[in-house]
Amino acid sequence: MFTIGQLSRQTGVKVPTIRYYEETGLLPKPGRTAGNQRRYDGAGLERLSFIRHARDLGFSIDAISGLIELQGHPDQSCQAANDIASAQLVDVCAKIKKLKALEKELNRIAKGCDGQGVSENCYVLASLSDHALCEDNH
Amino acid sequence: MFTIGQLSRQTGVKVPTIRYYEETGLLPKPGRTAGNQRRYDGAGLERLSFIRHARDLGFSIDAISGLIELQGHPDQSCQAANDIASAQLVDVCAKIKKLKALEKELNRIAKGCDGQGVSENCYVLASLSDHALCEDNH
DNA sequence: TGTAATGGCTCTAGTAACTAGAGGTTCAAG
DNA sequence: CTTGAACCTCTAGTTACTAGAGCCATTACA
Repeated sequence: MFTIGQLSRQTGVKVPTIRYYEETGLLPKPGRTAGNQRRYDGAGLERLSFIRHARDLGFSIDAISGLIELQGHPDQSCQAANDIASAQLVDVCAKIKKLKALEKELNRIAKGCDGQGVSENCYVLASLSDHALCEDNH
Repeated sequence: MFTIGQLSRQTGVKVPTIRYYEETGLLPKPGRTAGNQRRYDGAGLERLSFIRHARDLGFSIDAISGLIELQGHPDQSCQAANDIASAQLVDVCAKIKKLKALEKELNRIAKGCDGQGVSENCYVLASLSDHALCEDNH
């Protein structure tokens, strides 16, 4: 049996966040001591690790709820779980693409100005003002 | 003179968002008609375009406030603006790196299961449960 | 057994950056 | 001069937490 603090240390999820997950139904309500403190067992630890991992991978709480529900219905769960993971992958790829474009433009902007001298005509500010200077159409 | 709707169409910023920017002080309060409707001029359009562009590049509202303030103090503004842009660049690079790791793992997870057959032992769910299977330590 | 430190409890409110909706007013076109 | 689109303010909701107040439980040590 673990206290909420021990669970927190083992999973890397902060204590208030664990309580928040319980509140939203993502974590089942654990047992309590006579003094009303939460006590978790191995299953609780596993569940929280699963959530932590999925959050790390960028799954939304909603998506995680979906995945957890699937675990209760082994029939068809594989296809559905795959769909959720694939959607997540598409999302991540799109984000990478967008960020790379930003990286390119920021590089261009940051390089244009040496941080010295030209005080009245800062290239950073000019670039941000004038969208037409952009190489990428974002 | 533009109405808030025209400004919205020209910049791609939604009407409630424009009002929100005004509320938070990011946009100056524009003039009003006798009937209390906002009317914007060219300067308002420029300012909003600047904000839109910087938001697109992932700058926080806070950072944008900083940049806007710099525009009022041409002395030293270039160095400071450069610092803000560089910080933004570091941020973007870090995000890209993290997302690439996620992409790799999601690819691995999504490929492991063909969405058919193996219903009781879904690879997606197993992967998410067992952090030890990960190739990357995230 | 007493006490102090640490950790736990609930509840409210705050964060970023908007978005949605209710209920009412103004503007511009025909 | 009427109609319908666009405008107004205000409140509340979103996501995924985080922070703080004020109080209670547990545990280690003397």
